[in-house]
Amino acid sequence: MAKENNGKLPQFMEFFLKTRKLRNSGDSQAMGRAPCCDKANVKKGPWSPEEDAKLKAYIEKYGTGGNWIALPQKIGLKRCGKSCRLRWLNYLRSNIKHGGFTEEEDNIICSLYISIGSRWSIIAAQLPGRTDNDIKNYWNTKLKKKLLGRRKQASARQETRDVNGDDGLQNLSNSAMERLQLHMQLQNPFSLFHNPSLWPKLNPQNHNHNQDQDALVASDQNYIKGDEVREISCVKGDEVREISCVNHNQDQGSGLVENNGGMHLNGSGFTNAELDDLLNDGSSSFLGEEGDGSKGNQAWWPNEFDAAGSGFNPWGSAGFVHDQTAGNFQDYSAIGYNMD
DNA sequence: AATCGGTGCAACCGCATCAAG
DNA sequence: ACTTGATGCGGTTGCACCGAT
Repeated sequence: MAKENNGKLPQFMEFFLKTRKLRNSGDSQAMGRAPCCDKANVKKGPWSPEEDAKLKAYIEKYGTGGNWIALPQKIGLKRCGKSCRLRWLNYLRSNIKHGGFTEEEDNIICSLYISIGSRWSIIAAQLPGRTDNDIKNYWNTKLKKKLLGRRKQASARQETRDVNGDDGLQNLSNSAMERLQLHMQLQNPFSLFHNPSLWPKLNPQNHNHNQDQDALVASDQNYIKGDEVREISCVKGDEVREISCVNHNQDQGSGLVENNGGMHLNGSGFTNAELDDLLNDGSSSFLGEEGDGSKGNQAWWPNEFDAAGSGFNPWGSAGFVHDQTAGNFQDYSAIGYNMD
């Protein structure tokens, strides 16, 4: 896809000049990482049907050979290896579904986004036939807007808070802000978050992905960041999938201490009514009447945010979310969420 | 009919991580 | 232990399309 460079040199020229300069300097360190391909000689932009056919036929016959970089040369495609990989994974693979997300899939995406954030590949692993790119696009273009309410009002709210000197929240990334808002919505005492019986439940009829033999299902994915270990366990061969976020706090003195305070989403969907409420601004205890973060005169973000002062990062070490039932704060970072 | 703005989505980019030597 | 290249991932871009004006 030809990108405009906003007055800068064309990308291939930048690449040429950069590499020539560095080569001439003989400074391999300054050279940094070599590009995966010669960008001047690779085609970019939309794939033609011929290119698709070549790539698909080759991979179906020989596989990737474990080397995407070398693949385009073998096939005779003037494409970057990464581009080939992306095309295959997001489009050419068999059993890929595009569009037409079901309510159940909406539920899963929402549940997981709220609990683990923008780990699209992990979320995609819960949705057979869906790609991370598809889910990401779907979230960014549709689901997010549904859940977070009207953008204009939100930006108006942001402006108001900017005027009020709410610097702390300004430091948040968009993703963190979105999750903060979602968390706040779910922290509402009327929300399902405080009613375990309403937590995402498994409907065996809807969740038996065994039927899809080629389903891409993650199994026991663990990922570690800092001192946290999070586990996403998906049991294939069983109708129940468990997605658990468990923190194994590292005790500096005595090794690992397990903290089972993590949120378990046994299953992955809201009920239709709940989803309706969340996605369609229904009755809605989740959003204020004006969709502006307030419920009547009461802001749904806690006043304590303001009290926390500037530089307050609700997802960091001070990652608190007000726990309305306990009347105190819940440290989400301490129960295994990476709130970066 | 032309223009404009919003939306959806394919594809690219850069960084982080992994793995082999 | 370190270096280097490949892979994976999330964020972002830009084009095509469509409806409103």
